[in-house]
Order: sequence, then C-alpha cells, then structure tokens
Amino acid sequence: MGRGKIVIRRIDDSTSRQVTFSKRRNGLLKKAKELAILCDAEVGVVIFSSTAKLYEFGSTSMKSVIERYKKATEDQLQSSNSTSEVKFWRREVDVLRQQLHDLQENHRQLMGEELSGLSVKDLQNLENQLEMSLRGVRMRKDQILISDIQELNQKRNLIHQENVELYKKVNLIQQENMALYKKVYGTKDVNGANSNALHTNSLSVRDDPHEPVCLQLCQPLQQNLEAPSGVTTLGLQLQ
Amino acid sequence: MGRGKIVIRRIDDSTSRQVTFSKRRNGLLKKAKELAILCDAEVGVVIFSSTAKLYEFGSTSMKSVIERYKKATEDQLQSSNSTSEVKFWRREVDVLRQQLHDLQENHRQLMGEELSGLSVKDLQNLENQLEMSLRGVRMRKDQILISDIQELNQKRNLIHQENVELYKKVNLIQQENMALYKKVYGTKDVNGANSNALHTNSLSVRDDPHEPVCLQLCQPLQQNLEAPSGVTTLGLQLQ
DNA sequence: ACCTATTCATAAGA
DNA sequence: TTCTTATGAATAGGT
Repeated sequence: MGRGKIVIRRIDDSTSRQVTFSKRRNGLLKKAKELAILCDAEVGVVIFSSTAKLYEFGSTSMKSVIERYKKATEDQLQSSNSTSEVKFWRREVDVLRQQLHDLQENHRQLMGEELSGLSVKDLQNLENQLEMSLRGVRMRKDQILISDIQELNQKRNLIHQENVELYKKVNLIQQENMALYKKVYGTKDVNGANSNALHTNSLSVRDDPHEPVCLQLCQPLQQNLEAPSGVTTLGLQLQ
Repeated sequence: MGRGKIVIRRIDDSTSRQVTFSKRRNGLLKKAKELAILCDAEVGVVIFSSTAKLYEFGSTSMKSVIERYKKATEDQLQSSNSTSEVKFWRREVDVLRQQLHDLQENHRQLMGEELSGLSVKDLQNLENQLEMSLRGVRMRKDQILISDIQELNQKRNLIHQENVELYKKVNLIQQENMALYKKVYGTKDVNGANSNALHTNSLSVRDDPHEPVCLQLCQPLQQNLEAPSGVTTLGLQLQ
C-alpha cells in the first residue's frame, strides 16, 4: 500500500528503514489492539528496533501474556520443576479465568448482546429476568424518590411552623413598637407614615397565616434545606 | 478495509468473530514478519484466541524474544525463581478475583439485586440499560419466531401443492375406476353403491380445491415438518 | 510531519 | 473454510 509496490527485503537505506519502521510499527500495534478488541483475544507484541529500542503492546499485560505463553508451550518438562504451591496457584488462576469468562458471557446477554445462539426459550427466560430486574430497579428508584419527598415535606413543615412562630413574634414586636410610637409621638400622629407598613403585615398574617407565608417562603427551601440560618435571613428581610 | 467501515468493538456474533479472527490474525502475523524483515527488527507476536488457542510469530525465536524483553524491562521475574513465580501467580489470582468481584457486583445489579448504595441517577442508568437489553432480546426473539413462521408457511405451501396434485391423481384414477366398473358390471348398476363416494370426492376438489384440503391436512404439518413421508401417509388416508 | 497515489487488507456475501 | 469483490486502510515515495 503505497506509491509503489515493494519487495519484502531488508531496507538498505537506514533513513527510510527508520521511517518505514515507525510507520509499520504503529500499524502493527494498532492492528494488534484491534484484533484483541474485535475478537476478544489475548495478544502480545514485542518489537525491538534495529537500534535496540523496545516497543510493546499487551492486550492484558505483557507479563500475563508471556506467562500464559510459557504455560501453553511448556507441557513437557517444566511440570517436574514446579513446586506444588505454584501448581496450586496456577490451577486457581485457571478456575478464576473460567469463571470470569462464563460470567462475562452471561453479563453480555443481560446487556442484550451476543444473543445469537440462544433459543426462543432462552430468550424468553432472559426477557423474564430482565423484566424482573427492571421492576426491582424501578421499585427501588420510586422508594428512594418517595422517601426523599417525605423528608422534604417534613422539613418544609418544620420550617413552615418556624415561620408562623416568627410571624407571631414579628406581630408582637410591631404592636409593642406601635405602643412605644404612641407614647413618644402621641395618639394624633398614629395614622401617619408608619401605619401602612404595620397594617398590611399584621392583617395578612391574621386573615390567612398559611398561604401567603408558604408562597413567600417555601420556594427557596429546596435549595436551603441544610441551612436553618436561611430562615433567619428571610425573617430579617421582612423587617 | 472491507465492504463497510466497522467500529473497533468486540464482535458479538461468534461466527463472524471467528472469521474476522482468522483473517486478522493472519494479517497481523504477516505484518509482523514484514516489519522484522524490512526494518531488521526483532519481533515477537503471541495471540490467544477467545477459545484459548495459541498462535505466534517470532522473528528469531519466541524464547529469545521473551528473554530479550525481560532483560530490557529489567524484570527479575525468572521462571526458575520459584518464589517470584509464586508471587506472580498470587498477584494474578488477586487481579482475577478483583475483576470477578466487580463483574459479579455489576451482574447482580443487572439482575435487580443489591440495589442499595445506588443513587437515583445510577438507578436511572440501570433502568435505561435494562430497557435497551429488553428491546434487544425481544427483537431477537421476534426475529426468530417470524423466520420460523415463514419457514413453516413455505413448507405448508409446498405440501399443499403436493396435495392438490394428489387429489387430481385420485380423481383421474377414480374416473378410470368408474369406466372399468361400467365395463365389468354394465351401465345400469353405475348409480349404485360406488357413486356416492366418487361424487363427493371429485366435487369437493373441483368446487374449492383449496380450503378443504388445507383444513384437513395442514394442521398436522407442524409435527411432521422433517418427514416428507408424512405426505404419502396422509394421501393414503384419503383413500 | 504532512500529502496522496497506490497497493493492501479485509468486511460482507456466496 | 475458501473464494470473490467492493471498499476502507495502510503506506511508499515525495515535499
């Protein structure tokens, strides 16, 4: 693949050998990676350049690949060499690999992949299992959402009561304030500048102490659930 | 490079995964060989298929490549050193156990178990995944069922046509029979015992050769799909 | 490093 | 598995 066909033979010119090495090395490593991914294979590639520089790819780890390679090629003489402990751990590895492999297959089917090879009956079972799982997951989700909502409602109620108390206090203080005002300025001037503000507040609490309070104060609760000081701030804003 | 572009992702269908593995394995080994020759490099490639079969290429010898690799990575892990080998396999076991553990956890969640500890967002993702899986499974199931039905219909049609042909034959033979009957017993006795059976059969085929045949014969086909001799049997039952 | 004309590898289908 | 073929990828030779 290139401008011209080439013969597979050592490239004499060291520069173009180096260039070709770079390109083809990358190509080889990429292909190795793709093979490992596409075909679920364990692949190891080791490359030493003519300048003795090392390049490598291992789909798992080079160590693992090499050990597996040794094991696969050493059925003959090495077994006498191995201690029983090594044998034990190797067997353990084999068992675990098998388990992992089986579980992965199962897992893929649960993910809706790798369905070819399953009979209609298998698919029906899988479908039932997935439906059950889905029910479980949705139930759990609803549970969490409902309890979250309940918790929010409780906090809302607590804070609302606190607000009602604060309103009462505000009214009391305002009445006290009004009394002091009268004492200081006499009864004539009571209907002057101050009375407007005082009236609207005290009346709205008496007429319907719930709705206006709620509308005015409950909305920010969702952002300030963990900050009771927010209530104080809101109370202060009223004055 | 191929009839279509592909994404680098594990191939689900095991047959095409196997085919691709064959092709790309050969490609990779060829490229490794070419790189070694063209660029004067020492190259080693080890491939384990998903069925644990080993394929390899070493520009010198695998052993030499591995030894050089170990030297280059300053790895003290020599297979002769049993202590470090034991350590290696233990580590391998640890890694596999961890992988297995993680996968099992994931698996349980896909089975709708062990859902505590998941946030609402996690649950939402899980729910989406399960819905996707379910769609995939149902699609696959429907696919199979539909193609089964098509196959059955084709066989049904074939057998039905065969039956029509057999009916025609029966009629011909009966007419022949009737002619012979006349010759043997004379024309007076023709309207006697035999004519009833002959009439009903020949008429029903001429009036509506499709429906009665189908209703009478198609039902048992589903059990006798693989037995063409069943057709003969059915045909004989008519006489 | 970048550019393309070319060759090569391979996906899909038989 | 092997063959074929259309097509996308890799890369040889230049800049």
